[in-house]
Amino acid sequence: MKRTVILYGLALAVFVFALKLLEYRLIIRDLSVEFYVGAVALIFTCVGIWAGLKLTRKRVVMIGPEFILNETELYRLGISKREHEVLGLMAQGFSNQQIADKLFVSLNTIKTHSSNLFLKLEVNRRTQAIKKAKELRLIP
Amino acid sequence: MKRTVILYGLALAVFVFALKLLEYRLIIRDLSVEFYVGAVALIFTCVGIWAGLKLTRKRVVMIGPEFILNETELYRLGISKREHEVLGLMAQGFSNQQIADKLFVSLNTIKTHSSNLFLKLEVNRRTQAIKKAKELRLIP
DNA sequence: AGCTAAATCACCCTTTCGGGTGAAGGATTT
DNA sequence: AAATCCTTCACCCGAAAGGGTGATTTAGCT
Repeated sequence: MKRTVILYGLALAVFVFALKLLEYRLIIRDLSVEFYVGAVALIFTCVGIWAGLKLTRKRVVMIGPEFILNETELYRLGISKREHEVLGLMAQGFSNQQIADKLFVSLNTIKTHSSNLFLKLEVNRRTQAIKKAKELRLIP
Repeated sequence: MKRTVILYGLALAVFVFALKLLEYRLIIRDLSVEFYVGAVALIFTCVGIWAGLKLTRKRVVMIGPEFILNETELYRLGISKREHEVLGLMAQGFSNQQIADKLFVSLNTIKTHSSNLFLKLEVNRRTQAIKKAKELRLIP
């Protein structure tokens, strides 16, 4: 941002200086004011377009595959770390047994976690849990 | 696009005219060339920023919650209309029984559809099917 | 030290899913 | 007419998921 402003100022200064040079060196050619103004307008329109895009390009990049965890909702629903972890693995299509293996705990433990999750998310199927969790931005 | 160019040209013309007026009316005040140039540069930088944003704003809006069905992939995998329909309802968290009720067919029919879907999507759990279908943009 | 929440596991039982096979009717294509 | 695909349905069986209850251990907080 600051860089852009500084660059802009510099460009303007350089251009004015160049104009002055032109004015003194090519004084014979009586270039009209219209010409100067037109040239400056054209060039700085380009500068403006460039600057505008430069300043907004980041926004375009920002939109897209960006995920910000909704910790507020996570806290509001009282979902614990472990439950959140299980939820994430669920959403990746793993079975309870696979999740148990991944987390080095028993199948029953995962069943307990998932049951509690369903209670807290107010659903009764894992597909619904995944859908709701995504809507609430609890998982990517 | 054309409008933008025309507007730009008009703005330039108007500005040059305004300058001329200034030049003749306020001839007493010896406004320096630097001032003119600076003013023109500033104003047309703004015009440039405006034009640049105008021309690219649509792109930014386009990105976002837009879903374009990937019919190519749908065809490549040989997924039928009915199967696609079932897939969509699955992703919304419905059980096979609920889907059967919604489509006025028997549970067995839905089971057949889902089995065929899993074969075509090369998965063996509905959660995986949903995940893959979303990745392939078969469903929103 | 005592309380509480989280995490762990177990057992029970029911429902839902998934896999396999077979088959009938309809539409489309060859 | 035959072949092919889609849709529909049925039955069987085993695996996975869901629901309920209870219990133990650990960690953090007061």
